[in-house]
Amino acid sequence: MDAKTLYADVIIDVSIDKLDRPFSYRIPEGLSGIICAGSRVRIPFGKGNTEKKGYVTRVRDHVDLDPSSVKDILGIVEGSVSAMDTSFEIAAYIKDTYGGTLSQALKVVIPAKAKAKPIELKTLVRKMDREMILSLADEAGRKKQNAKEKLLRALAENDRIPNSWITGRLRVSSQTVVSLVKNGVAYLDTSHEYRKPSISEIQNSAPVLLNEGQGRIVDSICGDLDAGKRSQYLIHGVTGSGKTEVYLRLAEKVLLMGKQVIFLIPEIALTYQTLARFYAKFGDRVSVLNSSMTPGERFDQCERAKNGDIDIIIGPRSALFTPFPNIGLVIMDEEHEASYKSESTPKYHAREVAARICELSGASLVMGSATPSLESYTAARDGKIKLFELNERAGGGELAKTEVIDLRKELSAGNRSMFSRRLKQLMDEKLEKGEQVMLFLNRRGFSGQVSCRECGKVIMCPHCEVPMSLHTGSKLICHYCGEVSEKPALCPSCGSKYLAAIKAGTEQVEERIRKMYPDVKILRMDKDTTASKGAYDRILSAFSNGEAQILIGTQMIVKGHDFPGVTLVGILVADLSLGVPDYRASERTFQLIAQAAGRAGRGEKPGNAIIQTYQPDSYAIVCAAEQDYRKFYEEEMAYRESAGYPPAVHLLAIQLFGLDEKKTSLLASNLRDVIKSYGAKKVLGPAPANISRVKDYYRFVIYVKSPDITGLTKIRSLSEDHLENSDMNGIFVQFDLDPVNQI
DNA sequence: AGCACGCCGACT
DNA sequence: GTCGGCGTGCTC
Repeated sequence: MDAKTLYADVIIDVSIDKLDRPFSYRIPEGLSGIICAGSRVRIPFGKGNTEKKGYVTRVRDHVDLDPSSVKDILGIVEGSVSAMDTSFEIAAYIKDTYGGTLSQALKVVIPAKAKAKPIELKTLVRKMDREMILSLADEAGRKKQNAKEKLLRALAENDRIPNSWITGRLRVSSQTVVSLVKNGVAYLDTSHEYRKPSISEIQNSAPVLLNEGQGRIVDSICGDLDAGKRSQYLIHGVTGSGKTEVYLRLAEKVLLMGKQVIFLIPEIALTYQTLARFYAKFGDRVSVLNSSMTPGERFDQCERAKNGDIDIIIGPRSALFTPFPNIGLVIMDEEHEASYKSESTPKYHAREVAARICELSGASLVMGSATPSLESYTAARDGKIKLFELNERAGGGELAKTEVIDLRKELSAGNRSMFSRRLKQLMDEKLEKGEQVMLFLNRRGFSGQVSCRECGKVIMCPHCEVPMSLHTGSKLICHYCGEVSEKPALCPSCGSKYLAAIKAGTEQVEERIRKMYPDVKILRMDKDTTASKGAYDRILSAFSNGEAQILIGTQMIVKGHDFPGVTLVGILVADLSLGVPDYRASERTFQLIAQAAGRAGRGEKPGNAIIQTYQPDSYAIVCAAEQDYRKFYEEEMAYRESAGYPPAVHLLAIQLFGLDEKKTSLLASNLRDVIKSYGAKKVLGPAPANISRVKDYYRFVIYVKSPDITGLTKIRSLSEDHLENSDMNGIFVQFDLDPVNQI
């Protein structure tokens, strides 16, 4: 046999971002056939050929560079299954399912150290006395060794200097530190000092008694755990039914078994209330991951998890990859939330990856939601996961009394304002009684776009195919690329002076409310008012403390916050989110209305919810008003089945974007033909994306449908290979399996 | 990360 | 000149 030399692409050490790319090595004859993608290998690296460990990302029969500069793989790393190996398996799963390269997948799975060098965790400790150090500093000063002098003087004043100070404030490089250590002036203390996220106000709450429904769930899952059964569970519990208490009990149980717990929450709903309860119960065995943390801080949390310093991690999607030695339970709260799906390649869904991680590590998965995703509820219906229902509020409070108001009737009755007579009447009542009101405007897609009353022209962003939004009277802002311009005085198309914002955004709502109730304190919460760091929490806690009586906001205000003082929730135009061209429009509308309505009457006083809509007969609105999830599920699932959308089928979205519209479109058509030649039956497009241009890039989409997921992953990987061998001309391609937002 | 290379000031 | 510190850039 003619044994052609094989080469392997090896990723050295993904936690150093400078080396985060594959290096090619020759596979020695004795190892060919044994080494494959995923093998852990020993390789010589760098000038000194120091031995490093790495992962083979792929094997191929040629290299792109001079073969004489390619070194040989030393051998395979022998050893037991380490935490790193399951990480690799997860990475491989993510790559196979969602596409992208293996190093992209590894980047998701393994916490990168980013810029932080390991010495950053170290402290430089003085070994000599102050005088000695000072004289050395003088000497360094005479030699114009500025860096050394600076460091020595600092060391004379402090006997311990954290490395972050040295590289940060003193601006002295690690080289200087090394030479001081070599000369015996100081030594590096490697005892790790972790940056702990601040835990403020640990409140100790009295032990809560479980009601019958909660007790049943806890007993059932604990029974499975005791029996050594690992499984998947979905808790469908109405808002306020006490899911958090169930999570706490389960976490406690798993901790007692000596295993660790990952608690996932949607990015936006990092509710202080939930955190406080975990801290109160588990103290410093808990750690939190959040989006405002630096990569270094995140890395520290991972180290703490690896070393067994913590047992519970609470965080968004990325917390799933916390390297615990023995995961026993993954909890996914608000399982239906879109933020569980990654928006950048690889576009993985935390729910599916969590299931895989649990499978590999023998852990159980508990998901909870008041409005489960169709995916999970279908899996429960098919018996793949166990379903629990919690139909009563834990505190005994009652669900809000819900009324649907037909806005068309308001209009024909001569009411042209954005508040129906009934809503106005209830607002008067509640404000009179000193109770709180929440007004919710689902303004997705409409944020005060400006149009001409004469010719109908809408002012668009010059770089994106989206309308500009009017802010604070005269500024136009594009919410996709941030383009800012002044609102023109005359219509750029016909010269008319009747240019005005057409749709009511939260700002307009606030304006009207101020006119209606000049003495009432109002808070507004949307993308603009929460732009600064911490504004989100500030507004919510201000409202929670009763500093305002009315809270106006977008989606943000309906996610999981308890406001006991709120007795009225008004949804201004419930069908606004029904109009978007997305197969999930109904699902999202149902979820938003159901969650918004669930905000009213969380305290002792009964609540009201008013749903204003132009489409009072739409099943999403009717079912949400009745808080009837089951009915909604049946209707929506029937639609997905007849129209061929997930979860009835699987959907692969392929997005192509490029600066040249023609070339991009051409490549898209070409790709479509190639995909058809692979045997794909249902291929749609290419069509311009919903938003056909963003930041000057034209976007085209191809959809491929298939009942089984493997058919699609095969098509995706064949397409990736095809594209790798074709001239891309500056066109980018992204794959999205079962997209959460239709592109 | 670690190691070489090359620039720059100081000293025999 | 040469030595040694220290920033920069490359490593298959």
